[in-house]
Amino acid sequence: MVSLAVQTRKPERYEEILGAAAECFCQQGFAATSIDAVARYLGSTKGRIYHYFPSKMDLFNAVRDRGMELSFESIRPGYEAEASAVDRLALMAHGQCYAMMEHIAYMQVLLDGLRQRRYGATTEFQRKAMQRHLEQRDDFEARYIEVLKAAVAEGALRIGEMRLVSRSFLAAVNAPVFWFVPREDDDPEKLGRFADEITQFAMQGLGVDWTSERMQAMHKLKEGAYV
Amino acid sequence: MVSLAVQTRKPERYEEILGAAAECFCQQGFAATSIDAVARYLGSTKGRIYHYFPSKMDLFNAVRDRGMELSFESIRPGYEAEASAVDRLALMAHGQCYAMMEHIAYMQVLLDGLRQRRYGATTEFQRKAMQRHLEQRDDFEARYIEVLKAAVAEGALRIGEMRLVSRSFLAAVNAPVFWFVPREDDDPEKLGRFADEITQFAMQGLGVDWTSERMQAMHKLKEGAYV
DNA sequence: GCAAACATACTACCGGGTATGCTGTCAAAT
DNA sequence: ATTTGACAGCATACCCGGTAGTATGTTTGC
Repeated sequence: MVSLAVQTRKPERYEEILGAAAECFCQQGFAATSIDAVARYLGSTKGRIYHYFPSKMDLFNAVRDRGMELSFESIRPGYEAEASAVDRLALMAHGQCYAMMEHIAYMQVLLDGLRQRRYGATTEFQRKAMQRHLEQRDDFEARYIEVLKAAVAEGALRIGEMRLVSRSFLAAVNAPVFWFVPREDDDPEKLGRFADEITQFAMQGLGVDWTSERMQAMHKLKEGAYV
Repeated sequence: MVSLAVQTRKPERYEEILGAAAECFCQQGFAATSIDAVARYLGSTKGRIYHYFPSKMDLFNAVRDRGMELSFESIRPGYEAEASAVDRLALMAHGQCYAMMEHIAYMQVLLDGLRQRRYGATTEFQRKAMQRHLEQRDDFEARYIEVLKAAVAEGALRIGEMRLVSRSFLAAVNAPVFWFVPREDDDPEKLGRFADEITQFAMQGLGVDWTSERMQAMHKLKEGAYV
């Protein structure tokens, strides 16, 4: 955990470090990324980073937590929408898939964070942070499972083992984290089409006949949700 | 690349090291795993490992290559089966999904290997090894795309952007690498049921109406392919 | 003038790699 | 059959570069 005092004193400087760390961590992973490398990326030196973050692990945790926040934000419109469970699910998938590409660096760090589960003890404080993060992951998956169950209750789809299906679903939605590379000509429309295609695959995977009409209805719902 | 002479002189000792390395690398990743840690896992010291592998990177490459071999093996029955493209595809997915759980350690290492793409230069020889590996990955995906196109040609399914669909498909099939943890009571039937469920999700994602009859037909085909 | 916001200099340690030492085995020489 | 030496198969000891973390300047804004 980072001292909130330091974090809010100069928010933009803090954010700059966080972004640079995300960029570095996502390329080489936590272990292979040195604090000096992050500092070089910033055109600075270690001193600056250690002024905001007490340790490398804390820096990583901050990046990871930010990634989690972005993830939750991405599914919120769908999760909170007042619509059928199937439409909510699709909107969640679409939002998360889009965020996967928009915030690719943070999402790749989030992926790397999975490994640290067995990273041994470190401090008691660190262990708490890890446990908190694991709970967040569970909460995240629980939201999908909640809406999935609602969809089943609505008779919109039939599912075998819930855990297996939800994880297959999430894997498909998360997939861009592996292959997406940002380009100059990335525009929201293009990313949107990517997300559309993947959402369709995921929804069909559930056994839903995801027609283009339903896709359009989902997009309408999305516009409405943001108002 | 590892000298074949050393590898074949004492195959079982070589394999033991390879397995231990897979086990260690898959938990902490390449960078965070020390050669000493692998040696400790073996109840030995560095000397033994460096007697078989010239460097840490070579050890990792050997594990990764083995993982690739296992992957190719896992989809071969489906890829080479004489059946409809859709059935072949399902059999490929099922085989790979099963291998994902059976050889979880090697597969997690394979996942970690993705990151090393931008790992900088190292030696010219290492760069060759990396390029060879990337070509293998492309070949692997190409096999799926080939059968996918055949399925489209057969009129069995309709697909939007091929790359997006193939990667969503693969992501769903690969998903167990993230959540599967081996247990004492793991039996082939259990893993088979997991693979069944995931295969169904993936096939449905393609828009195929994957009935239990087709699933059974696929299993029949699998038995036949092994004879 | 004083503290925040850094940069610089330094320490301690870990881990990859190497050089060297030790032991059992096996095959050829006697 | 015994000797011997040569090499595989490791273990031990050591070197050294890189890195996390710290301690101490230095500058800039208020």
